[in-house]
Amino acid sequence: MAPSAKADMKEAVAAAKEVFWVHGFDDASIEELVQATGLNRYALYNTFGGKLELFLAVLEDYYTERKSLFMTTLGDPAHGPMDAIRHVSEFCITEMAERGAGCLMCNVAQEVGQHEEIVSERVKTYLDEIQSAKEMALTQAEERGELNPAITPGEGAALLMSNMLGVGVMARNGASRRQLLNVFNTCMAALSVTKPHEKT
Amino acid sequence: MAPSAKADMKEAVAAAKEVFWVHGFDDASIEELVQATGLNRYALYNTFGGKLELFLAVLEDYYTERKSLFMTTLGDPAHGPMDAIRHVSEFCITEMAERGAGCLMCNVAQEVGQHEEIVSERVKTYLDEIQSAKEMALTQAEERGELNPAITPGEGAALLMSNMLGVGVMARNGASRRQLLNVFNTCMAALSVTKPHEKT
DNA sequence: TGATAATTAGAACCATCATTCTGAAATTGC
DNA sequence: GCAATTTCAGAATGATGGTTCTAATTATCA
Repeated sequence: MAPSAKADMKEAVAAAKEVFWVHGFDDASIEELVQATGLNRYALYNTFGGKLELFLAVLEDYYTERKSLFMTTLGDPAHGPMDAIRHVSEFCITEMAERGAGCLMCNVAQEVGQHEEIVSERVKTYLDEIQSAKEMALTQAEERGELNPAITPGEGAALLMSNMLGVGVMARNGASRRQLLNVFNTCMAALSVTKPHEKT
Repeated sequence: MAPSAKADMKEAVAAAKEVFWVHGFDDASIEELVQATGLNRYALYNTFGGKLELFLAVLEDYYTERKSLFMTTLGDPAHGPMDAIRHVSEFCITEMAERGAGCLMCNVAQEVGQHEEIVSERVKTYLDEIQSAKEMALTQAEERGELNPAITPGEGAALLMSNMLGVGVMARNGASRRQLLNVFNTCMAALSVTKPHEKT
């Protein structure tokens, strides 16, 4: 592969990601993907194999970006664990609001996941890993006395997951960034130790 | 319309509801709908007009059932407001788990809502009404001192909505009834006044 | 430059599916 | 019991869209 071919491919995946993100899998037409990536049909099929394979590449790219952001932020001693969760979640919410399109992974989990076994398996794996990372963060928070004592780290991680999934659905239904952040902040407030008359 | 025709139509809507619930809008084929309803193509088109119109009838039926269950439960003095929320939510979660298919309305909001303006409008209206009902319940809970003081009724209602939406996505991805209930219970615990060492 | 190979744009192919049409079967009303 | 209407099952229709093919163009390299 030529040295620039890899860069082109990364660019193509990024462009395709935007199309799939907004339109989902079924409604992303090859024509749109061709236009967005700048590749033509022939090159697109030669490079990736087909629509599904291109999508899987997009999905992996999307997941990897998120996961590494999370791990980096969690590992950064400048952030406490609750701040790390907040930082990553706000990043995701901003992206959702910009596109009015929820989380790429979850959108498609609902859609193509029903038909293509490989997609739903991959999404399940990815979601599990993200939930584990959140549980890790909440475990640290618990040790620091920052977690609502009525809730275990495992429960809290599942709650955070459902919250982000729900926020994604709301984003797709036209909720504003502000509204999405409010919902997320409420969840964080509920997870934190309760200090009456002193909200975050 | 013959006296039995109305009953037949209700039955047909109920049968179609199951198909749309599991398959979504696009992937529910007319053939499946014909088989499920017992109507044939001709009758189906004559009675409802088309796939979209049939779906709108299904959507209204679904919403009406949920809304009236909620209002009845909320009005019943046997339940406190938090119990009413719990009762209705558990009903919905059971239905989701049975079908492995989340909430009919939200599934389709993500899917067909992108294309058919009328569907997304209707879903938005329905969701707003449900959120209002939850806010009403939480206002009552606040008055009884049963709401986490870090959270307002409005915020709590939005959190509950996102929780149910998120739970729906999880259901569609194969989560068990037990797992779904755990996530919901965590949310309720987070919304309730914190009593350490004494979880619900 | 000239012959070979790669790339392009768009047409062709094929499958799917909502909708409509059609001729046969059943039902109704008299 | 028969004519008129309604209902049926399945075949045509028409549109969409993923994939493949093709003929023309461009690039490569001796």
